[in-house]
Amino acid sequence: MSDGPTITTIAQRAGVSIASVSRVLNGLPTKAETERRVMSAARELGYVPNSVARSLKSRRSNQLGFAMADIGNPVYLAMIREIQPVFKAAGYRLVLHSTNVDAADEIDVLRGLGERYIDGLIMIPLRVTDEHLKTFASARAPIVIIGTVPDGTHVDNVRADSRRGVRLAVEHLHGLGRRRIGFVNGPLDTVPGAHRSAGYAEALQALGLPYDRDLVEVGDFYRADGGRATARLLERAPDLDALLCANDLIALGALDVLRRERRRVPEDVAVVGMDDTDLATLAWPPLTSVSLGSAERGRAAAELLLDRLRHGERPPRVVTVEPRLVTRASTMGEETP
Amino acid sequence: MSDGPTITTIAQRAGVSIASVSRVLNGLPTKAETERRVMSAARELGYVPNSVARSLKSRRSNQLGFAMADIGNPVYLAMIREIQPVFKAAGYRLVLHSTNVDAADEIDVLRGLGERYIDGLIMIPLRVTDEHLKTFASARAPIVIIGTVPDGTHVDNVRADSRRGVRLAVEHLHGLGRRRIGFVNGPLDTVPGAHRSAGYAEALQALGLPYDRDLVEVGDFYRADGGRATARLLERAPDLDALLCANDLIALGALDVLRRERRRVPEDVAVVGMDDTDLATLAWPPLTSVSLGSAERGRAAAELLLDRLRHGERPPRVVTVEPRLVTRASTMGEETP
DNA sequence: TCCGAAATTGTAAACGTTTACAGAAAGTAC
DNA sequence: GTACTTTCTGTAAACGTTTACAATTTCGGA
Repeated sequence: MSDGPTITTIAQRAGVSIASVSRVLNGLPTKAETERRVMSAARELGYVPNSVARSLKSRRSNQLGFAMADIGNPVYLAMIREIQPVFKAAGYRLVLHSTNVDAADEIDVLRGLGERYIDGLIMIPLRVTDEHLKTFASARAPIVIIGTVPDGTHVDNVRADSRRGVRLAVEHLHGLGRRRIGFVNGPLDTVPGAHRSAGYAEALQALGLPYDRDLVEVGDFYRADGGRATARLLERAPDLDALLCANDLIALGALDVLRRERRRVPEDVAVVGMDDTDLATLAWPPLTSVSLGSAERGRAAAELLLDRLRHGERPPRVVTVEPRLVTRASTMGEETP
Repeated sequence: MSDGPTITTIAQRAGVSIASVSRVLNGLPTKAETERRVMSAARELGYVPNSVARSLKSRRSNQLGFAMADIGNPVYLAMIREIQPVFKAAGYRLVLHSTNVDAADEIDVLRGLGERYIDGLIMIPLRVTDEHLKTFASARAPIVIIGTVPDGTHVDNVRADSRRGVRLAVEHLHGLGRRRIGFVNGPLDTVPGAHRSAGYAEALQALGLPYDRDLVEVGDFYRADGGRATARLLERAPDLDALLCANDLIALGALDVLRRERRRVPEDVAVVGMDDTDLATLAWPPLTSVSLGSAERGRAAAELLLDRLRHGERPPRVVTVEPRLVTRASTMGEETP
């Protein structure tokens, strides 16, 4: 654990200058004899180049960041699983930031770009404040945002069309003959919460169904909250025959409560989740869920970031991933692959 | 995205030397007037200190690494969730390495310690080779290994007592009157695979049950493999009345197959998983599982690492986390909290 | 007003690399 | 052997900090 050898150590042992050592190690042309001596000195000393010094000189850290609210959320996990190998293949390490659903924390991470320890960042802000927008603009390194930002924001952006996703779900339920479709949403001041809310209203209207406030309940994006919200909803609207949940975790909470209340799924109440995480296949009954393409969004974000790093200035891009309904037993009574 | 200001820029604008700027920014004693001018120059310029330069000087990167086989595994996820906040609170960033179950990749990460981009590392090697042991010894920064290493290895180590964990499970099943207890294990050349295998044999012997090779099957540590292995087992030993699975993913695969084969759980076959991940509560029926304290192990590892960073040389420690059986409907027919 | 001590500041070196530039060595052609 | 070109090497500066040390300023007391 003593201080490791540096190019100076190698230079001394090989009897050459540090410049020559550096050139040999970087594969620049050198006399065969010099190369031989440097290489063997390096090997004998167990030399490993100091990446910090290298970064200082090259102004590149070879690290990229990923910032999300909470690593526990399977959606983010699915993204990391896509992002990590893409970064790795491009020679970047992954620095993870969990911001605990804290906007100030997010701003900190953005500011941190100035510290130059990462060359770029993928971020999923739950809420997008003015402060966020300002910081995007003045950021000192490329950023890709996953999640819809206001049109015209000067930043690479990957979006899920969750409004359309909600529509797919509502149409599916309507097609199955359900008319009293409850909706358990997440907080309305979050980006996904707001979009899903809008999508729900739109879908009802398109289908000619009335918007009944008693059929809508809001909680947090977690299982326990989902359960509590569902319980409230069942009390207010005992006649509901379907439940659309703003994500899979909420849907699991809903399933817990429906089971406790002895309502059969899907016979009495059909349930649809969103995100189509691994949880959907684990739930019982397996959960029909709207895939918002988490994996694709992760990959797209990683590739946008790498592209931006390679090609510098170019107008920001917006990639929208199309939603897809994956039907399973929680609405169809029988699993379809 | 232009080059940001440095202390030199600030020094010019404030009309002082870079040393003074540095002192002000680090809170060393300075004349009030100087401090005022430096601070306002820094604020106006939007100065953010360059952490790479700082690291070069201080020889500390303020980053710590976590290396595991595959981020998708919920056990590792549970660990990350504990590790990340502990690191963050201590002022360290988290660098994630997913080694794809590849020993060479793991060695690479260990070698990477020499690059000095992390000040320490927590690693979960699936297999511990001689190469690993050699690299532990010559590592240029502190390491904590999660997973049992040979006694006497000079490295901080956090262990789960999975042998005892397996015993708990077998005794539980035996106590329920099951006598034909199948065992779906992971690869025997992995650390957990080997220990679980030993534990299974021990437990049978302690209970006076015969070891029947037909009751043991090996696959990989994933859901699909678990399913396939279970199918093979059912064919060879159709009379088995219990199934012990080496982790929860395998157990989920087993539940899939048992359902397909119309065997009731737990009436016909009682099923036990290991690791007690979130999956256990999601499965249907909810899965009895042996908790190997993933969260505790993660936290313990993080604290060992921080302690080592703070106190330098001290004999390596071994922390062993006790297993705990969490019974649920897959063995008891009814959930107990 | 001056002296010495204390407080503050500036200069310069260092951390470990990469790289522009100039100088040395080697090779070529006569 | 000389002159010229080509190839290789070493010196030194730079990246953005921190910090030892010396130089300067400030201040209290006479």
